[in-house]
Amino acid sequence: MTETKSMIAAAKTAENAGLPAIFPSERHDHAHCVDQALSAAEDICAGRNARLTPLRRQVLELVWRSHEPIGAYDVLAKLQREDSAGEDGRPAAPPTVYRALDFLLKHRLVHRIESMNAYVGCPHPDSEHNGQFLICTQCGNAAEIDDPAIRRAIGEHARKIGFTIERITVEVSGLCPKCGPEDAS
Amino acid sequence: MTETKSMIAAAKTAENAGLPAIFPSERHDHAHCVDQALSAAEDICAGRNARLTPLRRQVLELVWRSHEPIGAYDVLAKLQREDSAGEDGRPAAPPTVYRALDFLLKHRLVHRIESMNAYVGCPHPDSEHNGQFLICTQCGNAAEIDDPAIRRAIGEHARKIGFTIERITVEVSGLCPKCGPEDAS
DNA sequence: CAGGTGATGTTATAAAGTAACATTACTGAG
DNA sequence: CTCAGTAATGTTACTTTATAACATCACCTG
Repeated sequence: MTETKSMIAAAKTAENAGLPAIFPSERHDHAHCVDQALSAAEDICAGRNARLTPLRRQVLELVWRSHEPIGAYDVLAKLQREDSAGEDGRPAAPPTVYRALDFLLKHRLVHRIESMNAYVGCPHPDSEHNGQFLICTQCGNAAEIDDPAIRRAIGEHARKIGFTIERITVEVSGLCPKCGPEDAS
Repeated sequence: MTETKSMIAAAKTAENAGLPAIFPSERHDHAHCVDQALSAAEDICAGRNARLTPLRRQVLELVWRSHEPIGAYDVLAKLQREDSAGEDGRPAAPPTVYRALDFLLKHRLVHRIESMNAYVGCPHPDSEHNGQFLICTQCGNAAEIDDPAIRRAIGEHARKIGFTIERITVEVSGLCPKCGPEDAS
């Protein structure tokens, strides 16, 4: 019983002609995009004196490869499959993955989608930002956005009532342009 | 091992002088506020031909009594304590609570705080709305707001890229006016 | 190379949620 | 009324998600 989630969210991408490509286009080179994310992560960690160890790197890669939000136990399963290729040691245990994810979360290399108990690679881990996500209930893709207007609206409300913001979670589920009703041409 | 969460979020309320009382004031009559919520719920259910059974009503009351977001298993523990007063039957099991919560969620009498795996009573269950929450990391209070500006900003972004919204989750954690740095007088 | 710190391994368990089937309660047709 | 169908709850067992606690290993630093 592994990969319940990743199986549901099978390969599926969207092309939204002319619009900002926040949902991945069908013909985007995913391997390349993963590589980019990994080397960006290395740069960032180097700059921060944070150790992107082989394990953490591997977990980050697995999260990125999925491109849809992936559960911790699905990451674990993939990790075990990769590592067992020829090896004999015992399979990795949950804390291994959770600790790696904690590190990646701390450095904002991945985000957690609270409403799915799942993790997703962050496409712009350098800039300070909070995660705002549009999650397609049909194809499982999650697009991260960082809309100043949304932040401003929330910040404004908080300011008015004297609430000090530490963290903002915005998760919007619905249908992405590809899966949506009007079949966005 | 019961009530881990509710023990953390012990009694604690805030008074924000003059500002919209979205965080409960110290001197608000909680018992009364729970009663109001319950009778409002009864009206709503009657109007919808939905059955607010004794169990569902009891769960709703327990959620409301806490006023801070409360976990399903904490509700269960309270339920068992109430029911075992004099009785002999077996203690309630998790599905009992989850089913009641599902009903209450469906009718928007409670909301789920995704980032806490917890549930909170909805203060205005009649109107169509999505939950937007300000959650104090200090005192545990969660205030529900419904800011059109926030909804508009999200809706606008979604519209632009052709995303069809089904459900919006906004959860802001930080410090409420009472617990905040400037000690809002 | 000793000794501390950070990372990972390992075991066990907690916390949150659900599937599946049995039983009971309510409702409406006859 | 009563029987049949449906909705609600009871019950058992289990899955999924996450963490505590301690052991070991790796790496750097003096």
